[in-house]
Amino acid sequence: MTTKIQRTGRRADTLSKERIVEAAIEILDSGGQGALTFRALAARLATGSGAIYWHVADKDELLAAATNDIIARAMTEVVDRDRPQQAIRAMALGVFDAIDAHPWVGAQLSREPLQAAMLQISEGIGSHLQALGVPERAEFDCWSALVNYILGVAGQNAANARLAPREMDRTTFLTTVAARWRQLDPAKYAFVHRLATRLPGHDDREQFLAGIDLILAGIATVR
Amino acid sequence: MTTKIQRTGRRADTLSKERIVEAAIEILDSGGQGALTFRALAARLATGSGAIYWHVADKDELLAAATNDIIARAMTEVVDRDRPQQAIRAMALGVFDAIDAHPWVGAQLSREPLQAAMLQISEGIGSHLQALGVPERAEFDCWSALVNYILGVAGQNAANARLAPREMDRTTFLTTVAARWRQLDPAKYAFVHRLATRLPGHDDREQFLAGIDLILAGIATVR
DNA sequence: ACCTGAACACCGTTCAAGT
DNA sequence: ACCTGAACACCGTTCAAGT
Repeated sequence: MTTKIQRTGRRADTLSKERIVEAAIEILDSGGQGALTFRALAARLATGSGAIYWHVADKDELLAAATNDIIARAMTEVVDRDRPQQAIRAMALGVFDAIDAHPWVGAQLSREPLQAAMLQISEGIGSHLQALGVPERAEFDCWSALVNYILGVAGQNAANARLAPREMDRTTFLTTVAARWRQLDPAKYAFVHRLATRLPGHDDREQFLAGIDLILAGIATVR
Repeated sequence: MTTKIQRTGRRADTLSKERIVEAAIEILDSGGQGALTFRALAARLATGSGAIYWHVADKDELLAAATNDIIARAMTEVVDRDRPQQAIRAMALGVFDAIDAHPWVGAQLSREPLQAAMLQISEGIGSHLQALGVPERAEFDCWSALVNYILGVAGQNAANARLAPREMDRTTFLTTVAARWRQLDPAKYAFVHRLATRLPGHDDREQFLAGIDLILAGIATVR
């Protein structure tokens, strides 16, 4: 799966939660969810598997820490915009791109709710709702709609990444999926047949943004 | 959900995929994701663990089949409405309620995309978009926004169910979460602090519907 | 054709023992 | 205080052997 080249020097470095999380992210990025085991992690860090437990409670905490890391990085990189719609779009895109680069984050985000990563996203999105002129009474609903939409896309993207064969490029993959949809009974699945024609040509990122804009348009009506 | 009374006679019944899936659902409902093992399943069916593999390829297929079952049942129960908005709300609520009753389905839906369960939801939601007067060009985006929102909520609900201690009731749990949010730096997490005041009192189902309505309002603007 | 259940490979986690 | 690595309990999956 990954190249087995051992780290060169500094294996005498002290272990730390940061180093462990960093190594975990590398393993997740190159090998996916399944590749992250305490044995693989220990091997990469040139230590015993038990040593990791001195710094990290268990696998759940490790995955949460890795997820928080990626999201925190993504949110920091987002450039501030003047107009609140633009700011919300930018934050949403930041999350989208982070998950695109690290698909395993998508699966993780909808596993642990109310945690640091989710809070950062919530704050990033929510803080601009006031500026949009959303009345207090509707803030909660608008926030929830945006964040849940983002999480839904995140989860689907992660699942897609897990499903699509490595070698196959996107369009070929989507064409295959569309072909399978066309084999469904057209009487029962008329709409899915319509989707099938649009599927191969579509751009995930653009469609993601279109959804954000749709929700923003809805939010504009309660203003 | 289900009563834990052991099936009485007929354990001499032939094994079948239906019986296996049915037993799997019972285990998932009463014990959650973690409780479903091939050993537990074999014990409940009074057979060897290997026997299950004669009818089901692997655990993924089993989980997918169980998920499809629940969603198919939910979609069948939805009463048809005249007005397309009402129909979409009804379908969305059908999915929401099904996941509320079987939280593990929420986690599963965002794991396997483009499968039977997802297709049923897509068709159910999408088929009414035309009736709403959505132009063809926007159909894809509107469908995607609605379905991704539903999946996002599904995932969060599943995660919440996993997190909330059994004994604790909802309000107490949400109050605890809100209290934790209030400990965050108010300068960095001003919006989250605002959320905290609303969290304990809110109704998941109502909020879910509010999100659907928000997206429908957005969809109305592209009509 | 279908079922049984031991065996295999692998995992997260623990812990006595080391430094 | 921190690390080592064998050991434990448990899992999905396989498969020779049965009916």
